[in-house]
Amino acid sequence: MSTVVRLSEARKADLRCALCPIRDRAVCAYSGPEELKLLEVIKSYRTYQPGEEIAAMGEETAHIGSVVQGTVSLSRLMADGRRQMVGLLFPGDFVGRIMLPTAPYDAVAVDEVTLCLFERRRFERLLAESPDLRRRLLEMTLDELDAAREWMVVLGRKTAREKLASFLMILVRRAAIATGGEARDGLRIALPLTREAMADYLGLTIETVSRQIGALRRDGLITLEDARHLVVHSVAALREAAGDDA
Amino acid sequence: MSTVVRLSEARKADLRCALCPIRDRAVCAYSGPEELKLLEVIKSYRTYQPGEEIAAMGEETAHIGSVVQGTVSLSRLMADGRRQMVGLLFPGDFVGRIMLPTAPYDAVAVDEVTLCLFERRRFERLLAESPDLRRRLLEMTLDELDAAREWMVVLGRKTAREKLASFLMILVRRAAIATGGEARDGLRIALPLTREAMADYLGLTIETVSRQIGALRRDGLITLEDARHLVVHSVAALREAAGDDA
DNA sequence: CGAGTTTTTGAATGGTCTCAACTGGAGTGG
DNA sequence: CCACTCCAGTTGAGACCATTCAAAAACTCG
Repeated sequence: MSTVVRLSEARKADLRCALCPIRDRAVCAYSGPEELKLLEVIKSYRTYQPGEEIAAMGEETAHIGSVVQGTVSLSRLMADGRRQMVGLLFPGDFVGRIMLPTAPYDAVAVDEVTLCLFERRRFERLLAESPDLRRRLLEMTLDELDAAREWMVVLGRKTAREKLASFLMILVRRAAIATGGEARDGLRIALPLTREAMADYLGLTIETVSRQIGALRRDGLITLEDARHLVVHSVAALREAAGDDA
Repeated sequence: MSTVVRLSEARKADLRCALCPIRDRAVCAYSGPEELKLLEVIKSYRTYQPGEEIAAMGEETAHIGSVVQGTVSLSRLMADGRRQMVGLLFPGDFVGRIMLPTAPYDAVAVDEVTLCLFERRRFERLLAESPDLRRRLLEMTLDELDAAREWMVVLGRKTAREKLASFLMILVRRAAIATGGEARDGLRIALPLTREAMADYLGLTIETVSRQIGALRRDGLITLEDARHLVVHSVAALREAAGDDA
């Protein structure tokens, strides 16, 4: 989050908060028109290329903000090179740690990412005065905590096959929400992550990820169009394979 | 959290908020004297025996509150009996999910636990009016999120030996804070968890937990007084064994 | 087309789990 | 006081699942 590229006024007008695609889910979801105006003044957009670093663990971050488009990974790197992903942020999710000057993990753009950024200082000042922002931020943080704990079950107790199925189920749920409804069989899914990123997310090696995708394919649960696109034939069977029955 | 045992007025007086042992770290840490009075009126204490259920996943919780004394485990149970602990709460930590009617995981008293409880409705009403409570709660939730993510690295990427050492390091840090300073070699530590609970926390089996404790003992890092008490000979060596170097 | 990267596949190793038996301490009752 | 049970923890042997190392295949991009 070093330099912030400011868009032209024309482009900026296109991105009025009222027209924002994540208006209803981002930190600003509960903000009224007056607050939106304040946010509109201090916000700026920046686009990151796939693999580009958004924030590095331990370093100061001058900006925080929302994912408008794309996927952001949060991960931690061990001294010997082992990496564990600890979060995957989608449009609407909040990037950056409030109340701490430095980033607690590495944030990297998985695909092309657009962020709606606020200068940390200014945002925290606004936060101090806005119950709506605070309420939404608390809500989002609690949801993220639940998601993190849900994932701890996957990492600690599930088999490689269950891990893969669990990951695919996350994508299925997201795709279902995006297409506005129920998760239907025959759904086509784009994998935003490389095999390596999936391995880092699931606590596996790339080889095991590859093998388990192959196994799910051989068992008829999915079909691969190419390495990054697949079709889910039975959502029920995939959920079953994921090991949870809720 | 079904029925709440109200203490006698005499006992209650002993537990005035101003004298509370977790006054400086709990949700009420930033609350001024007026707010403390409000909290004092609606709070109640309850003690749980080791192994006693505090809240069950999926069920409504009428009360939420702070751990005053003891250790609380948060865990999730899979359909086939596999269990993963997703949090370990110590004095000062907050128990219960705000903004949701039902508990997202099982909460169990590990040892004898005393909670300072508030009726959920009343507390949330107070929360809506108190910036101090909200600020502290957000801060605590963010810290818990960081801790959960830290633990994801342990679950996803560490070996059994590293997992054990990581767990012991958590206890060492806590003990160091309690005795008010640096983590010194020769520190004596009480294990609040059974082998089974440790296994559920670490994503291992009890046998592996037992074997790894044995290995750390054989390697001279620790000495066992009995199954639940040990002495750490070299904190540096233990940290090394945990696989992190910060 | 050719170089580099990502993904898949194969074979062997090894760490953790499973199943089973044993140990030791706490509590109980004759 | 001793025999007994019960439970938590330990120890052992073998199986299995995921990893490691190695190589081939598929894809991307100049």
